[in-house]
Formats: sequence, C-alpha cells, structure tokens
Amino acid sequence: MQKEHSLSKNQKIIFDLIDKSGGPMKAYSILFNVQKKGIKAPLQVYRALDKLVEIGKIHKIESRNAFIACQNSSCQVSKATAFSICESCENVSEISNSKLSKYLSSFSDNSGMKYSKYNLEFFGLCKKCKSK
Amino acid sequence: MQKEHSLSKNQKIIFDLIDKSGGPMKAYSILFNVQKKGIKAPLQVYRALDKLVEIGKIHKIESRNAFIACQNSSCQVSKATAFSICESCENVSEISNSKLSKYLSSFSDNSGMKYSKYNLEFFGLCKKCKSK
DNA sequence: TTATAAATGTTATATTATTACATAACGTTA
DNA sequence: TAACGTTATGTAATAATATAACATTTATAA
Repeated sequence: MQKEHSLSKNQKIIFDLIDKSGGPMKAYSILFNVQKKGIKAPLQVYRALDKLVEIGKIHKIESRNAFIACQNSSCQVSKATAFSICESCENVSEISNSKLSKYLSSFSDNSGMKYSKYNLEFFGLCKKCKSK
Repeated sequence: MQKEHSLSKNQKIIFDLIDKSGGPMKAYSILFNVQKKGIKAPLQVYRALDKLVEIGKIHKIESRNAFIACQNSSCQVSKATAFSICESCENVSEISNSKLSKYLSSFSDNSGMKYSKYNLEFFGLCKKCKSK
C-alpha cells in the first residue's frame, strides 16, 4: 500500500474539477471554472497541474494540451502512460493493458539509452463516431 | 516506389532548414532563421509545417512543441512514430524498430476502437548524459 | 483556357505557459 | 515552541505557441 499524497487546497480544487469532468480539460478552461473558488491566475492553475502530474494524479495529453485524471488506480506515478484519442469527438481514455505496458517498459534498442518513462497516444475513431 | 511529393517554395525552405539542423526545431526558431529568405509571419511557418507533417517529411515532437525531419526514408506518411528523448540534453531521435512498429500498428484492445495512427515518446538519459 | 485547388502574404488575435518577486503555511527537529 | 527549510500561494507582467480572417497569387488539371 502506498502512502496517499495529501493535496493542498488549490491542488484539491483543481484535481476534483478534472476528475469530475470525466475527460480531458485544458488549463484555461480549468482556470475559468475555478475562479469562483478564488483561483484567479494561470500560474496558480499551472502550478497545481505540474504537481498533480508529478505525483501521478493526472496526466497530460500532449497532443491536445489537456489534462485528464488518472483512470488507473494503481498508477501513483506516471512513468508509463497510454491513451486512445478519438479524432472526431476528442474523447480520450487511458489504456491499461498490462501486456502493452510490460512490452513498452522493457523496450530497449541499440541506442544505449535506458528509458525511464514513455507516453503513447493512439488515434482513431471511437465506436460511436465510426458508426456515424 | 512512391511518388515524390514536390514541395512548394516555403515548404522547401523550411524543410531544408529543419533537415540540415539535424535535430528538433521550434516554430519561432524556424521563423527567425527564415526571415532573411522572406518568410516573415508565424502563419507562413505553421502552414508549411502542417503540410510537411501531413506528407510525412517531418514529425512533431508533441511533448516539446518541436519539429524534426523524418529520419526514416521509407516513411512517407507519418501514421506510426516513435522517438527517444534525452531529458538532459534534449537530443531526440526517431526510433525505427520494425518489431515495435508492428506491435503497435496491430495493437487493439476491447474498446471497440480501430487505431489508425499512434505516437510514442520515450524519455530517459542518452549515453553521453548518463556518463556525466 | 478556364476553373479549381493549393499556396502565399499580411494583420490581428487567441491560446498556452513561464518569469520574477513577495508572502504565507506546513513540517521537522532542536 | 522557535527556528529553519520546504512547499504552496498570490499577483503582475510577459513570453511562447498557434490560429482566424481575408485578399491575392500560383500551380494543376479538365
């Protein structure tokens, strides 16, 4: 059992918002949504996001500049992330497939580089959008 | 043998710059470097970049907001990309490993989604930086 | 050659993210 | 509990990345 990281006030406000949204959120959309809670400046949002990413509570979807709550309860630190992204409706979900993560975590090539982290983004059409 | 895509004037200027640089370049650094060639506005750069990405001559390194020339001569269209990124010196190189690309191109899970494209970024320390 | 698509030029602006500096709250341990 | 170091917060300004809108020109191909 790992120690729960206790979130600060701003971190909690921002994590709860992202988590409840159920999907990816962009920084300035987050800002807009938390202004009533007293978080007024972009930097306050980015600082909380940075910390939440660091401790694995959220992940950044790099191709979308957006942040999503970790959907994988066992993932306390985000060193190995994979997402599927629908290019039509922009729905994003985290892939948790142990075969895939094992394969990638142990991947090595002849570059002499030891990989400590990866991020994988798959693109396509989700079930709903495909059938339209 | 695939048809060579013939580049327009701006596309050629910008591709040549990125290609000669040998590494990833950021859009505004590209802009700065091509101003003497008459390309004066960000949009001119972004339009060329968009096209070059579309036809697979360059790839975007999403986590760095940077663009790198395709190092894989057989890759005319970039639907399957993998990179290794050194977190210390920021050196980037394209991974061309047929096992990896086969594995990922054929990857499917139970989401009902058909993946038509992926991008994978590995992070770590390169040989040089490791030995420092 | 004419019409259609692709590329260019230009200005303005939107979006995403960081620097710099000051202050406050928290956790440890002497 | 006082003193210290660390983490978090507040605020203003600005840097870096990217797109919208519109006018014009060039290339392609029917």
